[in-house]
Amino acid sequence: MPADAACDSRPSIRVYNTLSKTKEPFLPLRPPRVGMYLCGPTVYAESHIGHMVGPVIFDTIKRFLTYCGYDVTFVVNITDVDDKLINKSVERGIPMSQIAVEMTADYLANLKELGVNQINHLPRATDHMDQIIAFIGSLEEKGFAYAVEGDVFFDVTKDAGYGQLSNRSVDAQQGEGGGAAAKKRNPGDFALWKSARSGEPSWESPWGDGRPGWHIECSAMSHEILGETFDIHGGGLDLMFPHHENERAQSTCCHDAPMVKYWMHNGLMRAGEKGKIGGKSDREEPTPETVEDAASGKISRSKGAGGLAELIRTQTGERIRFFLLRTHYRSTIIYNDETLAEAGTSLEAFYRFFDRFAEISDQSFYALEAPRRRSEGDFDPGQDSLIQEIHTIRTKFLAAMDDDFNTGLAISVLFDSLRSLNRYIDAEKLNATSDPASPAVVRLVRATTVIAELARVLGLFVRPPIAAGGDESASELLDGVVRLLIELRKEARERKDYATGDAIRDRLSALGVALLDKKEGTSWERSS
RNA sequence: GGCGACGUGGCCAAGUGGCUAAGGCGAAGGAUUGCAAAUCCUUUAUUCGUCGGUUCGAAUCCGACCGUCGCCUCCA
Repeated sequence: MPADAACDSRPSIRVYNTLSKTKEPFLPLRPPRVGMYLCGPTVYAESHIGHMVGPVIFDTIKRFLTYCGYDVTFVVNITDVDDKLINKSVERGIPMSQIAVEMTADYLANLKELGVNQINHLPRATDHMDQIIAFIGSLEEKGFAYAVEGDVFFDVTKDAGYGQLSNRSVDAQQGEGGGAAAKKRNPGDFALWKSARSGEPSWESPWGDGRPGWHIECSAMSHEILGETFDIHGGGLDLMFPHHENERAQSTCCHDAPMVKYWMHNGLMRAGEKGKIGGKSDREEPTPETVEDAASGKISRSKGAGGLAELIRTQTGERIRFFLLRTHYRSTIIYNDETLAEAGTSLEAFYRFFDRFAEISDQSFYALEAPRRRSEGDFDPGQDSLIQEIHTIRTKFLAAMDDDFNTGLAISVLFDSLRSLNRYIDAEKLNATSDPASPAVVRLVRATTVIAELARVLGLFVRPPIAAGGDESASELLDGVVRLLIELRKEARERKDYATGDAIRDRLSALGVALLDKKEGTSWERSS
């Protein structure tokens, strides 16, 4: 089988490469295979919403590439040994490994709630000590690294390409003072291996007991799983320097080959003026005052950001995923309660349409059998106007995704489809009494199936929404109670007692329950 | 100080040289409704931080300025 056929021959995808600062045609090294690595968390504290930007966009990128016929291996690392973890361990008086296990569980639970389920490998640094040590040994052997009193440093002057990714010169590196600086040959050199201090977690190595420096775990693990050169490396803009610059230096020098073909960086999340979390910098000493006073800034753990699990409970994971995908991945996303709530309001229109669709067609939107491959989804629109509109929407949607994964534009196209479909339902006067086998309904199902195909590329609307902020048994109880009130109201209205009927509706409305009267009966939804 | 990003209607947000500047939220009017909600239709930026420049033509390219933000490395 020719490789090109397997990936639908899709030369149309373009990717913004941080290294070249341009959009480049996406041409993977070994089609249809694609290797993609995303820098995951250092698991020393609960995740906050800002940590989800990368996972959600790269999860979506994998979905789209898979849809286009590629076979993607998606790796997200877990850094579970680091100074912050050690500090936390001392602070809490429990082993570092326990903190790592707890926080990894938190991270993974959050990913699941946001529908991030495309990851193939989640390698942990502490499970790859052999590879890390071998990697450092190889760099030392080749003359790129040097050992001093149990520490090993990377010599940045030995890497001709150092600084290309983040556009910095070696000379401009200031470096900090402190103990390690005296051992370094150049201020910009960075640690590959750090000698152990008493009481710290450590591993045996040729340079004595110690632990890996930051950066090396990503070089070692990406090499282990994806090879010397792979297609996509992603991460937040804040990781471009020093983390990715140093990873790139280590890997290219060790293997004498490019590490990555496409470097992709997502924008950072910022708390808006009304946001409660934010601050100037991770490095700044966190104080209660800055948590309270900071009007804006990059969302960070040190400023008290966290509690994503709670946010998901009140907002739902899908709402957060939609909120993140609404903005282009390279832009700054401004977070505050209002913008997140607005995203939720927007989603309601989709959910209402899905309800409407189910009543008319006797089918669940979520159960529709939609094409999973772009080539399978291609169709001839023919002469029917609804199908033509949907075909145009599909074309626009795919063009947006082809252009550097423009999910915000793709979502706006989905809104257009909503209008087309609702207009069609109104014009055809379709309702719960319509015959599901009638041509008008069959046409609706066909058009809606295209929307399911596209939405699933974004990882949206893959399963029925869960009511925000409630557990299941409470939701069932509420549903029963509201249905009872709907019945009483119906009886009142049948005897023209509108005062009672309206009182029931208004008081439910005040409680956040909206009633929707239709020809076939009344349904309800949370309006909050 | 060095490097970089951004500034589009009340709010969020696409658009990077050329049809009438997407879409969402909000708001206003209409159709529908017992009244609402939902849905549909219409309206809501002669204008894209400011000032210049290039061009037949710029939100889009160039320069300056104003403003916002990020990075400038672990053991501080």
